Amino acid sequence: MQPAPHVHTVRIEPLKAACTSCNLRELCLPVGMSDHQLDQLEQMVSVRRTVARGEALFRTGDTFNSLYAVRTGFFKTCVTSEDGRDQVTGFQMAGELLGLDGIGTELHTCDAVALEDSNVCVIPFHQLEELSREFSDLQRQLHRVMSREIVREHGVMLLLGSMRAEERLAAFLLNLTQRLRARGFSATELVLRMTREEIGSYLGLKLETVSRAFSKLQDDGALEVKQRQIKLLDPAALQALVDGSAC
Amino acid sequence: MQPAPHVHTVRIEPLKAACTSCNLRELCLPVGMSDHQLDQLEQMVSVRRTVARGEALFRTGDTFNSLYAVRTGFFKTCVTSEDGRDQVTGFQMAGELLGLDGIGTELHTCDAVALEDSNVCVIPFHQLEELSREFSDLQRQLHRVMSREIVREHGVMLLLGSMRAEERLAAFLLNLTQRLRARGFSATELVLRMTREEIGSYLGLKLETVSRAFSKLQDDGALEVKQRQIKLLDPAALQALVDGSAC
DNA sequence: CGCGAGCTTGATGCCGATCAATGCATGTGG
DNA sequence: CCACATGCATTGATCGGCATCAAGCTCGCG
Repeated sequence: MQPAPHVHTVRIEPLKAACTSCNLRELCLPVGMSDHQLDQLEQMVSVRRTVARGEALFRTGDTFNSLYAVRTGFFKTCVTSEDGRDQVTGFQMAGELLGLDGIGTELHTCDAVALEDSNVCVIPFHQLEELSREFSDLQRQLHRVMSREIVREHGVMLLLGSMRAEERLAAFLLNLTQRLRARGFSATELVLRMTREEIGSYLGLKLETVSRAFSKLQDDGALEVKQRQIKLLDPAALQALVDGSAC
Repeated sequence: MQPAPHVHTVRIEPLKAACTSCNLRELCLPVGMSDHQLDQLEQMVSVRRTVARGEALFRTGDTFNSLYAVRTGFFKTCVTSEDGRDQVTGFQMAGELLGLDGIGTELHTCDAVALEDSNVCVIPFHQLEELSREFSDLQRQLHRVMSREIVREHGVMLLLGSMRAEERLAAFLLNLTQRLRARGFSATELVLRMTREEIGSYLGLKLETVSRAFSKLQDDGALEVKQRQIKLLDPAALQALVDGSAC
């Protein structure tokens, strides 16, 4: 857990390479920074943590110390109400940030669970704040990331509040493929990392309904579904669903 | 619309008084600050804007320059999808912040509409960023506000994803009264500033369903409903609904 | 006074939840 | 290697909650 001395023997190149295609690269890459600042940045994110599939990176109630940037793997975040109602609030892939929920109260307010063996950069938050006071580009990037998370959640609220099952699934799949494409993966083929139940929780549906929606989209020729292997045959049709032209 | 010179003739004292009970007071009140810093802060938030009932403070697509702190009045924010689907994403009262959605893209991504004649503090964002680099308490408070907004939205997602109509309404009313109480108002009586349709949009329900839910809660003795005048007769029962004990 | 926006209430139908059975892939132990 | 268990997915049948359609109702206001 602690940044042990030997960490400094880790070659830096692989890290930089990974960050090149990272949403958060401006949090950890030299954008017009002095050597001194660069040193500080690299030190700050030099701690890694691996999380086995099914394990939690943090849980509701854990004290908040750090943000986490996903290096490899896949996570879900979920909130749980008093009575045990459970809601997946998001899925995070490489280059995305976890832990913003904890800043407000110094306690995490959701669980972050790895859906496959994963590896994250640990970003001690008070160090990040300190550095972002010195370096305005870093500050701006942090604010952007938080703002975009707020906007993303607005989109989910729209989805949960006004879309029907197939529309929700279409929106979900398009969002996933778009994010995968930004990372150099196919825009039309993907392997789901989560179960139907987790998709359902995220979309406000039961797993049976998710399954039926998959089948329906497949029957309509928009998808090819083989368990968790999905092929988008007609992305435009999916987009039309989301845009409501199919009313 | 423009901050005209005469704005500076506005007396400062009323502002301080208003901010005392303000959620955001640490953004604009002297918390161990030097006189110099204090001057800067006061200057930064010295511009006001009034927004008449039904008018927009900003709209989707407007360029983002400032955050806005509600001084008096009441707002709703709503996002609109391509096809005209509409979703109220929040209601803001005195002391709450508007505009965080615009930081990420430099464009506002939702509409902020006044539900009654309102008055806001204009907080130029780049000035706020600058000042928050100098003053860590300010920085921390800004981060907290953004994080809490993220957490709030998690709660709304839980509501939209897994609660039934009456539970949603109960959660909504309890949330409203809690925020009103924090501002010195009654914890049991309130006057709704929004229509049934706007409540419905926020809760992912149609206005008829909202109306029926009000009637049901009234029949059950939990509420007294007279148009927009609401009295909570049995807050515990409402809380029990939200907590799911009524399954 | 009468208009209109917003609210309530009723009747009906549909979408998705629920209950239940089956299918399919992976893994484990005999 | 097969038998069986287990977890996940699919599909069908039925049910219920909310949407929809359709009347009235209330209240504020010109």
